[in-house]
Amino acid sequence: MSEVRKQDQAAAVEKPTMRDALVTAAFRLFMERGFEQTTIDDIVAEAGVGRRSFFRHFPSKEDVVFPDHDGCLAEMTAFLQDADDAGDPVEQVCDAARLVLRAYAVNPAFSVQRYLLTKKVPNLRAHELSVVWRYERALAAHLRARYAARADGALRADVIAAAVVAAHNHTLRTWLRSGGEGDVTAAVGQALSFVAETWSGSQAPSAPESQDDEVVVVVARRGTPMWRVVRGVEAALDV
Amino acid sequence: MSEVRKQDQAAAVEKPTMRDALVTAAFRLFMERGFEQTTIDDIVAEAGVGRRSFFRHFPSKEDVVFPDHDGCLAEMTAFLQDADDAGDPVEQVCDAARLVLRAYAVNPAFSVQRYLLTKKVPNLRAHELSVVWRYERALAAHLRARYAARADGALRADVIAAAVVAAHNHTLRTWLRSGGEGDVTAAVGQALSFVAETWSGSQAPSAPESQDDEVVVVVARRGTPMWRVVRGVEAALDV
DNA sequence: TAATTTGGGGTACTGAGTGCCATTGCGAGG
DNA sequence: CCTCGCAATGGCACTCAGTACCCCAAATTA
Repeated sequence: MSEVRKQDQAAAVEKPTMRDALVTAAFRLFMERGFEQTTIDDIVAEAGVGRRSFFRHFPSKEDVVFPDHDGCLAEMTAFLQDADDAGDPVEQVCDAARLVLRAYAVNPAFSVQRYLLTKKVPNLRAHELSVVWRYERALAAHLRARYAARADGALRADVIAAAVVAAHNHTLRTWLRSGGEGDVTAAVGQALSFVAETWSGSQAPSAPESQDDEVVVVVARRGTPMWRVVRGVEAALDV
Repeated sequence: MSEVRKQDQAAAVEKPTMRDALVTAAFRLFMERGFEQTTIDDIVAEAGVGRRSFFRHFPSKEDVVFPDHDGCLAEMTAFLQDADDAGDPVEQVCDAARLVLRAYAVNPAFSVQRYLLTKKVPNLRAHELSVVWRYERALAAHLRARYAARADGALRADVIAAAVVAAHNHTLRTWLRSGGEGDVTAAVGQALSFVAETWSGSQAPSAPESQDDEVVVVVARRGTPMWRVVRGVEAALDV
């Protein structure tokens, strides 16, 4: 009942049993019959709690898939606030990104399950974008403050933040796609150094990578210029 | 019944009056009493159509705020597909971003209204992220094909695509915040050149064989809305 | 004129999310 | 021991987004 309190850095009040029970029950049902095929009533029945209690712990059905992103975001923000004003801001946001990575790497099985869900549920993908967007804004805000003296500081901050997030997510997704095998930390480190060295100092990037061949199925309306709709798809597919 | 096909680049069946009436009615009510305070019934009552017809043209309440993003995405993808394989890929995706900018600049008043809505409605902000994500994936897919020969091609593609989108959005938002004053095209051009100059010129051409190893199947019923096509495709692709 | 196709309307249903209130568990003070 | 908060939870009832199903009208075709 009381040994559940571990990650005290989450800066959130611990709801020892109920919250975890809901997450566990939700994931079991989501993996078993799919996200959209699972109702809130199914989850609360599986967890043995009342329906109203679900929304007391999670604002929406999607949020149960990202149960600790609030804590992680708070952790990242605190880290950036404590960052040395004399240090390299690009390196600092890269370290902040590594902090997020650690949250994923702590529980690979959970992260892979979540990846499989978000990959094929549009609702969850959209929700994940919102989550990632908050991280990116936090990084951009830090860079913006550090680049306040530059004329193009705000633009530079937004671009670097986006690049850091993209490099982080690219490597993370590759790792998740592999099922959580190998050393993510090292891979993300290489990817981040590729970004960091673009704006910080010397050069020497290059990370091993293999492109994946995919089968494309295009659905379009009869009588429409086919070549147009056909292109409109491969944009949407490449995850 | 046959002179209706005008803007063939939209690759969508023309719904002359009804669709536009719904968009106009929706925006009037959204600006007047807010997005969440407006129900679908309010919109269809204002437009003088049946409730069921709303969902025949828009998959969700949020989509009415981005009525032409499907056509714009198709246009951008077509542009990238027609791009010269010998040209600089970074410049090409920058031009593609300029294409999207043009869609915003065509109707500044509408774009500013939409910006004011998405700025303060979390639901709309999340939906906009999904829209932007599709553009970014289209750019990344093009870069990925062009960088197929590189070892770190996929990472580089994702990072550059994210940077281009960030630069585009940064400038666009600044312009929208100003109420649509000034020359966006020039401002975005500067921002994009900032990105292009950091990554351009270091490309390794070496033709990636082709993308013809993809299987393409086109099936649909006549009159299917564009969003339904796109969604059906994404479902079939597990994107 | 009857059958079919196409676009739109109407009704009823599912399910997410919310507000309100009753209940239960628990510590403090009488 | 009782009871007064007090916080957490459960139990409804409600709104509204989104969907399935059926109907209707106009246009087309046999």
